[in-house]
Amino acid sequence: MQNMNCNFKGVYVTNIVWLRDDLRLQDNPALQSACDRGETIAIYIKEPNDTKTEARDWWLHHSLNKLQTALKNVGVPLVFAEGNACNILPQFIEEQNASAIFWNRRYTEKGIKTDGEIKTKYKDSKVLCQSCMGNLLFEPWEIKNKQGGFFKVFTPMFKELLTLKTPKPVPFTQPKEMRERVQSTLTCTLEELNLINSNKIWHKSFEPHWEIGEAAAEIKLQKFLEEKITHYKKGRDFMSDNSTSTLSPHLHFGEISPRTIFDEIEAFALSNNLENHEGIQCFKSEIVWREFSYQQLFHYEQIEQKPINEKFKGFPWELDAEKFTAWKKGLTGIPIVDAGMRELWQTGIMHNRVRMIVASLLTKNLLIPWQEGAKWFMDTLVDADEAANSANWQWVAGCGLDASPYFRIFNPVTQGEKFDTDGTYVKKWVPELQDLDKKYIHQPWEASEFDLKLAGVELGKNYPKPIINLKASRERALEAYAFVKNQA
DNA sequence: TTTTGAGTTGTTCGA
DNA sequence: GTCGAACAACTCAAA
Repeated sequence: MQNMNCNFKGVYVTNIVWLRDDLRLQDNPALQSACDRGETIAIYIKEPNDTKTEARDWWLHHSLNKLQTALKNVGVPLVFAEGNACNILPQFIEEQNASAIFWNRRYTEKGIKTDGEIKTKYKDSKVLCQSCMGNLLFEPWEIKNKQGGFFKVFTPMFKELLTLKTPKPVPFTQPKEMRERVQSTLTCTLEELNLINSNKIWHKSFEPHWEIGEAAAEIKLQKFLEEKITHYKKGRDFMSDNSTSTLSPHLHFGEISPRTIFDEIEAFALSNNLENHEGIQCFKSEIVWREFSYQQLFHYEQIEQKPINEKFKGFPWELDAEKFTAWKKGLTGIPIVDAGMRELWQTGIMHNRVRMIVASLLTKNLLIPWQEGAKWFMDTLVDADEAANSANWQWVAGCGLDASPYFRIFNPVTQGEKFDTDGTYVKKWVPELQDLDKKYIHQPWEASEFDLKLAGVELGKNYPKPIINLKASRERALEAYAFVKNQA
């Protein structure tokens, strides 16, 4: 048995798993493939990235830390490196005398290119180089309409997906041969990756809001199923209802797999006789929206930059730097928007509905390019995801797939009154308005001098006057969107 | 090929 | 206060 993993020199031959967006043990086909062959080393490489993702990097640091411990306990050392994977991996494979390398596929243009180059290198080699399917329910090219293409509309795609059998998650089995440590000139410590900027105190405010890692993700899913899912459809729109799953960052880093989520939803539904419950269906559809975003990321070029609907080429955006800054800082003078932007800054996440409201304000009322908003979200969200972020910003701006019609412009006052009726959410994140009567909490500019004074609010002093007039800017947006209509 | 029905999340206006 | 229609026309999916 022992000799099985020894080569002719009597040197141990090991297997490598290259971890990326799959920081888990359970349902990890690449990790499992390596472990099934025997002794395994895991590596995480910090690759150069054009996009700033500081909040997400904070999460990544802690997630890798948790994963390193979990893997160590099953005899798989996790090592780190920084640089171009095309250079590092081949050297590492040679240095470690590895016989095989595995990874789970990713779908960004850059990621696909890098992985393809490495795969080509080992095409006719003795080193087995294999990519696996681990981060989606189905590959982006697997779900096809009757014409053989990919779906451009969500609902038929969702229906089609539901007719297919989702593969079962792969349970983790540890390798027969444990490995203690790795000697390498190519690796560094987790701290040396510098994922956390220690000069900044920003990320400190994230800490109380999150439990990071695979174990925490699993607990969160179970709690969500037991306590929230039956109320999900109705409650998820209400900002203070605490009805959403907040699994998104765990999903982004693959601390939990979508297949595990689907499997556990179905098991839960079955044992509680809830198969057709609206909450179950609605939550499933959200997981499938993630798939839909990944299909778009795979099938469209430069989805982070280029509008999918080509009629938006040359759209008359206006990048007003001052207004953009006010939006980022949560100082627009529109309470629900400021609440959302401050929740984002302080916790690294924003409630789903508020994301739509702030994005609608930025792209429609302010006519600031959606790419700018998307960049800010990438930098400040702990769940920042190339696929979901790009597809959803395009959707709000009106240039994405299945997008909202151009006249669908959220009114932040109406939205606030509907989904944050008593102003709890606004008051939590915009404490300046703590004592304002709930009649005016979503539009303080309508309050009388007396009411404002009573609440200690001085517009333009301790809380901004609105940076735009909602009614007028709505009209202007409708006019600007006529541009799209007139494109051939 | 042609036709038909449908499409995440909204707002406003007027009855 | 509630409800339906208008907002406009296009693209997608399937028959």
